[in-house]
Amino acid sequence: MPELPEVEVVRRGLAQWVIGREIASAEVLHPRAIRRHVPGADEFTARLKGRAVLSAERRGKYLWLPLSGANEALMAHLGMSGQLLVVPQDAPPEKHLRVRLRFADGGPDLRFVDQRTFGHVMLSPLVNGVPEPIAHIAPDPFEAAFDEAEFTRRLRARRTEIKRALLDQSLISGVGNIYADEALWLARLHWARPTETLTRPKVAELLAAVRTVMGAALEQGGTSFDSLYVNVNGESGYFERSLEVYGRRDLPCSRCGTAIRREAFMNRSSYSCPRCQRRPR
DNA sequence: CGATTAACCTGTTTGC
DNA sequence: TGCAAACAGGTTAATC
Repeated sequence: MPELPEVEVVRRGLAQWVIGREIASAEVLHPRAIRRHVPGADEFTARLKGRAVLSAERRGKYLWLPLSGANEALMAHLGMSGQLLVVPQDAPPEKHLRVRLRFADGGPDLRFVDQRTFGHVMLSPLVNGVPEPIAHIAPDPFEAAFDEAEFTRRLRARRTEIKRALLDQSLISGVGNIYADEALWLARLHWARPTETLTRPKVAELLAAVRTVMGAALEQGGTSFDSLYVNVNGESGYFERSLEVYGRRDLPCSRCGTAIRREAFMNRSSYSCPRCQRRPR
């Protein structure tokens, strides 16, 4: 479940259901799910056994569970189709079950299910409270560590299009294709607008739009078009009905009535209003 | 150095 | 109806 609001929904579910519990065993059912855990599956499972989950953390689209016994965490990225599900021990294995954690209390499992296998889990040391592999990721706009002045300076120094910059996790994390389009619509910016032409106030407006859109999505449990995007209990969020442009090709813009357009962008799609979001010349 | 593209997967939808 | 192409919310490694 990709972008920040959906990942935060999962984090909250993990906080509710797995904090304080001791891992009895781990099972890797597909090696690709732990491809970034260099020591391999056997070492992964051996190192998890007997550890307790201390908390549930997130930065951008990354999640991690700090563990007892050493300064390290079980980190996860959901990729395009990953799910972390809390399900009864005796529930049948999901079709795309990749990693399974059982707990010493006999309560529900934590299962990593991932159809497309772009997601992954791994164990990694914590450096200043953040998993070492994601040290290069910028803070997300809901973190206290997010530095707005620094973000503005770096964004305006870029020589690229604004949407590319929004999707660059080393500049600002947590924003993906849906919320980039939604925030650009709210700020009345075309995705191809050169970053160096944005004034400081316009950047501030865009950042406020990012926070508004993702905050509203979070309140509704995230965006779900199908059963791939669910919380730890398998339930979908309701933000799809609040989307203004994403997936709304040929439907009227709620501000001006003009038909929303879809354009190819970076091997994917960009949705925008031709009237509210004028293409830069 | 920064910017851009190709590649990694499976399943579903679209168009001929 | 069948089949192939296009498409799906992400990141990384490689190339320019």
